[in-house]
Amino acid sequence: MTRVKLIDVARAAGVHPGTASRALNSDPDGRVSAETTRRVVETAKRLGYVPNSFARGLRTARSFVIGMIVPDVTNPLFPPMVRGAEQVLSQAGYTLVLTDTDNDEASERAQIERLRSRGTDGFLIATALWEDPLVEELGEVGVPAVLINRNTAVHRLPYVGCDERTGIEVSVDHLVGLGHREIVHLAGPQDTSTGRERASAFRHSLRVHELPVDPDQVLICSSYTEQAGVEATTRLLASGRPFTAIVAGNDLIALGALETLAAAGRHAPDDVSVVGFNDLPLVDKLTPSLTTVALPLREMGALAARILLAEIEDSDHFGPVAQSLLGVSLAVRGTSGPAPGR
Amino acid sequence: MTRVKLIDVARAAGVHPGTASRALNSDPDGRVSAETTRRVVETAKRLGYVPNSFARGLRTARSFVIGMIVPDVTNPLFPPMVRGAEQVLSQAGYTLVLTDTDNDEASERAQIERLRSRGTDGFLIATALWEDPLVEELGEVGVPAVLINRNTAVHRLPYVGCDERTGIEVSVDHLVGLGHREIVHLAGPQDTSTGRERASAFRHSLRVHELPVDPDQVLICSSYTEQAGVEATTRLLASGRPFTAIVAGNDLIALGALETLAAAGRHAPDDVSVVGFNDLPLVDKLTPSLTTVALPLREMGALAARILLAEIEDSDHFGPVAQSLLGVSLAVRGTSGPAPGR
DNA sequence: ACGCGTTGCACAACCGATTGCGCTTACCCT
DNA sequence: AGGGTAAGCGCAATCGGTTGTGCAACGCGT
Repeated sequence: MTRVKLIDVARAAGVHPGTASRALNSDPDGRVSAETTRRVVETAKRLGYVPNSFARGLRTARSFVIGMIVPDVTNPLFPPMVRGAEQVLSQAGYTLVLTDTDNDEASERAQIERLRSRGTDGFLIATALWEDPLVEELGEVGVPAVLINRNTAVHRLPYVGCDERTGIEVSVDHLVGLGHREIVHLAGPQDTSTGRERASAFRHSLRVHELPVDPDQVLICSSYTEQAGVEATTRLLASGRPFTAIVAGNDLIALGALETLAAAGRHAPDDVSVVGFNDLPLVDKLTPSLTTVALPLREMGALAARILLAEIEDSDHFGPVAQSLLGVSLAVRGTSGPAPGR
Repeated sequence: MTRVKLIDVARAAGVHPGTASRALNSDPDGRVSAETTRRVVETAKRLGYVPNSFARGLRTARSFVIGMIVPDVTNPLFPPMVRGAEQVLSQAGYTLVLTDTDNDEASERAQIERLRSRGTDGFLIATALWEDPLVEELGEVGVPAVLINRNTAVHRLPYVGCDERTGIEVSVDHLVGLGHREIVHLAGPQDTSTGRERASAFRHSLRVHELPVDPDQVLICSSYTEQAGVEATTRLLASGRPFTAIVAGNDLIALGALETLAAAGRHAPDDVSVVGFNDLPLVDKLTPSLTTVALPLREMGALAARILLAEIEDSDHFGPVAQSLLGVSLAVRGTSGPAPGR
C-alpha cells in the first residue's frame, strides 16, 4: 500500500518525472504542451496521486504552514480570530498551526523555535507585549509575521487590531450622555498595547468632555482576568474616591467589578454603571446584561491572514508596514443607566 | 543568513555528517563514542544547529505532527480539550495542528486529506458521527487515531469521553430528589453518540425511579445550539405535555429552553427546573445560575493525546481498543429547585 | 535548401538528514 | 605473533519532488 508517487504518474503518462512535475504545477515558463499537461493531470487523478510535502518542502523551502500564537485558546476572545484566519488560509492552500503560550515567554520562544525548524512560512502573533524582544527578533530576521490584537511599541511588523480608542470614546460618550461625571477606568496591563491605548483614550475622552482627569481615576489591573478586576475594584472602594461609572479594560475585569460592587451593596445599573470591552459570549445573558464594546474578531483574523499571505507571496513587497484598525460598536445593555440623582 | 546544517556541524566537529547525525540522535546501536558525542553535541549547540524537518521527514516518514479535528473552535466546549492535548503533545515533542470542519463532511474530508499528505502522524477526532464512513476509513487504513468526546457505533478506534450516563443519572436523581416526577429531556442530535447516550440514560434513569416513560417525553433537537433549544421547547409547550423539570442535552439547549420558558411566563427555578450539560464558562454567572453537569474537558484532551502517542510509538501494540470514560460531577446551582406545589 | 529561433521535453543535480554496510583500528586471547 | 572480535566511524545510497540546462524536432523566413 505504498503511496503513489510522481515517478509512477510519469511512467503511466509516458513522460519524464520532471515534465510531470511541471505539468502538475502548471509551470509558467516550463513550456509543457497543453496536450501533455492534460494527460499528466488526468493520470495523476486516476492514480490518486498525492504529492509528498516533505520532498517538496525540502527542495522549495516552503511548507504552506502558518503558525498562530495566542496566549490561551480557552480565552473566548481568540477562537473567533483563529476561525477567521483559518478560513482564509485554508482556502489559499495553507494549514494553520495553533499554539498557546500560557502567557509564558520561555514557552513562547520554544514554540516559535519549533515552528521555525518545521519551515513555517509565517506567523500570526496575538501575544505581543508592548516591548517584546522576541517579536523584534522575528522582524529583524525577516520572517513574515503579522501582529494581531496587540501591537508593539516599534511598528516594525504589520498590525491588525480594532479601533480601541473609538471604542473607549463611545463608551465615555455614552456614560456622559447618561449624566455621569465621576467615571473611573480599570485599565488592563500596561505592558500590552491594548491596556495602554484604552487608558490613554480614556483620559483623552474625559478631556474632550472637559471633565477633570485625576491620576487616581485610572486603576491598573495586573491581568485581563476577573480576579484582577476584583482586586482593582477593592482598591477603588478602599480609596474612597467617588464614582458613578466604571469603564473596564475588558469584560472579565468588568465582571470582577460587578461582583465586588454588588458585595459592597452597589448594584448596576441603579447605583453604578459599568461598561466592558470585547462582548464575550453570554455576557448578553447576564442579569443585568453587560454593556460592552463589540469587536469584529473574525474579520480581524481574516484580515491578518490576508496581509500575511500578501507578505509571503511577494517578499520583495517592501511597502509601508500596514497598521489596520477595524471598526467597533458599542452594545448598550443593562449595566449602564442614568447617573444616580438625576 | 543561510541556516546552519548538519554538514556544518560535522565539519566543525571534525567528523562525518553521518556520525554527527548518530551522535545528535543518540543512536542506540550506532555506537558513537561518548567523547565524540559530547563534542558533536557541543558544537551543534554552539553553532545553533536546528535540524531541517523536511529532510528528516523525507527520510524517516515521520512528521511529529498530530492533527486535531473539531467541529468549531468557537464552541467553548473544545478549547479546553485542545489545551489538554496540546500540553501533552508538545511535551513529547509533537506539534498539534488544529482544524475545524464547520460540521461539514466535505470540508472534514478535505482537511484530513491535506493533513495526511503532510505526513501527519496521527489524529484526534472530535467530530465523529454515530455512523461515520470517514472515521471508519481511517481505522481501516491503519492511521493512528483516537476519538474524543464523540464515539461511533462500531468501536474500531480508541475513544476518550466522559461518563455521560452517570451525568444524566445524577441529574435525574437530583430532580427526583427535589420532588419532580414530570421530567422531560431535550435530546441532542441522534446521529452523535452523545445525543444517543444521554437520551438512553435519561430513559433508563426514569425507569430506575419507577417513573413512567412516554415517547413524547424525549424531544430531539436538530443541533447542539441555543436556537435548536428554542425550537424544541416551543414544540414541547405546544404539545401540552405537563412537566416540571427539563434535562437538556447541553448548556446551549438549556439556555434556549430557559429563554423560551421565560417568554411563556414560566421561570426557573420556581415554576420549572432546568439542568444543562457541559458547564460552559459564565453559565455560573447567569441569573439564575445554571445547574449543569461539569466535564473534565482538559483531562479528556490529555488522556486522548497520551493514548494516541502510545498508539504511535508501538504500532505493533494491537491491544484491545480502549474505551475510556472520565468521571463527571453535577454542579447544583440556581435553575433547579423543589417541584411546584411541594 | 539552409540557418535561425522556438517549442517541448529529457537529463541529472540538488535540497539535507538518515542509515545499511563495510573499513579501519585497537585490543584480547591463546 | 597471528587471528579474531568488536567498537567507532566514514562512505554513499536514499527519501521524492523541483529546476537549470541541454538537446532534438519543428516551423518559418529568405
